[in-house]
Amino acid sequence: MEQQTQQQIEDGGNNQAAGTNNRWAPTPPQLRILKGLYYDKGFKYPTPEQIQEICLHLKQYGQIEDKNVFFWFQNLKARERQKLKEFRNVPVGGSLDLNFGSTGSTSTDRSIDLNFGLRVGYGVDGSIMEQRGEYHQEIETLPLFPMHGEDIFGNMNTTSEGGSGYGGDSRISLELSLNSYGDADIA
Amino acid sequence: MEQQTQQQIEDGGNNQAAGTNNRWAPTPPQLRILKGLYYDKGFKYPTPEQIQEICLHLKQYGQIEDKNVFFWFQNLKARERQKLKEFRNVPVGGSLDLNFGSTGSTSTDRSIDLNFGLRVGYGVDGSIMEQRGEYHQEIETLPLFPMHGEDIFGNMNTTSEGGSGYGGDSRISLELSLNSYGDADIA
DNA sequence: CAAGTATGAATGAAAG
DNA sequence: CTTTCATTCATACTTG
Repeated sequence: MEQQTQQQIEDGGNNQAAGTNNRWAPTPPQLRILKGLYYDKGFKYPTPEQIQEICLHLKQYGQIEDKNVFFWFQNLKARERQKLKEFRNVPVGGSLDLNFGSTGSTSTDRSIDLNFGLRVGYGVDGSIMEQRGEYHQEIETLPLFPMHGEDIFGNMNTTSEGGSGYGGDSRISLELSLNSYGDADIA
Repeated sequence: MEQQTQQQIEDGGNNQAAGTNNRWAPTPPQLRILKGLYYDKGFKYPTPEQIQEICLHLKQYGQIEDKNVFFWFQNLKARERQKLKEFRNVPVGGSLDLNFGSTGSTSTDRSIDLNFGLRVGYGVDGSIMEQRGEYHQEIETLPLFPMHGEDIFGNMNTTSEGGSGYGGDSRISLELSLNSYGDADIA
């Protein structure tokens, strides 16, 4: 997890100057076309060849490389999926919903992509690799919040966190190690 | 560095009026809990499941969404690291070390893992999801872009685009008509 | 009111 | 594909 080795990528081709803007940003026309491909045409998995072609066309609207197109699609896919995962309980918008109990299942999600791991065929030799199913069981459910009771603290000072950072600052420590599995939580 | 107690005090229930204030701001209790998790418990990398759980509990103290929690952790981590990086100015004064004598790794092509050609095993069963037309047994300049063009107008210069600047995007506005999703952005 | 800063949000780029 | 890092934009709030 400690992969601190990122910083600024060592540009090897068209670097400009250390500190300048190296990061590609889609120009409005490029964005429009990319979105059109993704949403309108349903292009979620462009092949390398297609990436090249897309990139070629987009070059008319500004500098762009293959990897930019590649990342763009990859990021969009990843984030759409991430939303599906996180927005299991999207706010209903307007009404504050403190609905505890019942883990979602009320649908409540936009109509985004739905074809998940439908990708098969990795082995060119003919052997299809396993395709990621989705049989995830309760991963752990570690009691992040053993019980409801933050109210006892909830009335602390509000604006006095003087000093920057907390490196060394002794804050109140949450007593989160109470019962072992109790969690008479929601439900 | 100096956080001038700028957390908006007292929000309690719902500070989000439709249209006026869209940006989430943690309520004091929420902040306290988040900080407690981060600093006291060392929760720097909450999984999506944990994010959901945290969010669920924080909802008792005001509206909050999963992505708020996600961004909160993300930003805190990023900024702490950023602070540390800022500190690495070597005030040696005079002895500016421009050591380039690395072991021949000078080029360092940033060729990332462009695994473009690594997964071209599709077609073994012909179940690609590219739902454009029928199947294609030979990928070769397939008309991703139905010949028209954006190029006939915007065809200015494809290779030596001035770089990131690209000046204004005041190109033609007769692009593909395949967009119907709010590209409203940037502008 | 302008400038400065803290921070939520967005996204390109990588690493795993 | 999944998760994290890094940079940047947007905006709330503070201060001079």
